[in-house]
Amino acid sequence: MRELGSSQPTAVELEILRILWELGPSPVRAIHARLAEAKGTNYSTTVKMLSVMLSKGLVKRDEQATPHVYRAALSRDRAARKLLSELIDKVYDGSAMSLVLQALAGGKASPEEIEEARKLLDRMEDKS
Amino acid sequence: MRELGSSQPTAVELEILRILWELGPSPVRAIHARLAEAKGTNYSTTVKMLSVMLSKGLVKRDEQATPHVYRAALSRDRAARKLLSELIDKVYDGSAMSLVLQALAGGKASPEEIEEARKLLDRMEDKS
DNA sequence: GCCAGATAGCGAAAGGTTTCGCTAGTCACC
DNA sequence: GGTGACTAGCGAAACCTTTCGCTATCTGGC
Repeated sequence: MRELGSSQPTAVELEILRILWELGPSPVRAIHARLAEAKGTNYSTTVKMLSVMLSKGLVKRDEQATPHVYRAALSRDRAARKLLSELIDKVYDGSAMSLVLQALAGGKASPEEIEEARKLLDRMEDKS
Repeated sequence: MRELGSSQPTAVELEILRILWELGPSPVRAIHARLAEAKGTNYSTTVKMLSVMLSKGLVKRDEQATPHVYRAALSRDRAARKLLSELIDKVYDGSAMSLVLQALAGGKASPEEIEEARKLLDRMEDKS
């Protein structure tokens, strides 16, 4: 059993996390249904993956319930922030803003989103 | 030989790309010096990694020059954008803005950066 | 020509991830 | 109290990434 959060999710792990974020806490059967749909893998594989992820601290499970119920250890937003800051560290040298600006410049954002972003900038400025 | 850009860089590959982005086109020796500094790995390992990356299309090399000169196939900014959009796809469902907002909310940005972001928002709004 | 040192590459070992077969336990129902 | 369907888990196979030992080649100085 490793320390919680010590390891970033791999490809399949992320796929499972995403399913959990969408469905909320779920039994293996439900998670598997989604995963199999996308990848055609075996039920055993899903069980195994979940147990690996459990030992890595990426998911938690309620063993009281039968069947066991799994849930993501991190919220989608928290995970995104963590992955993003790792990405920033790896590609740039911790300067988040350059990357964020790249993303903004490349993407298509709705007027609502732009307005939201603007408000956020205001709030950030107030704080500093 | 796989198609260019078909595969995302792994951990060590990213480390090497980053060295190339910093140094610019370089012979193995120089790349190795940096990599060994950070990880203590063997010269052979660096050579091998570069050849793997070459076959994946992550780096290019000039074989005319001796010693061969390697350079990143993608600019830092392009790579960042690509990785970021992959991250967005994997974690959210392609909505860049949510992630960017998270990054902004979580990060520490200087007043200059905030100002820069604001200008960018203006420009984006004009376009749509 | 011959040697020392640097360069290039291959193949296989070591290590991590992903897949599954097989086994065992549980539960409901006949 | 036996049978079928679902749940849980282990160990090993298959696969990819990372590491390196060993070999071959090239270069400059003797």
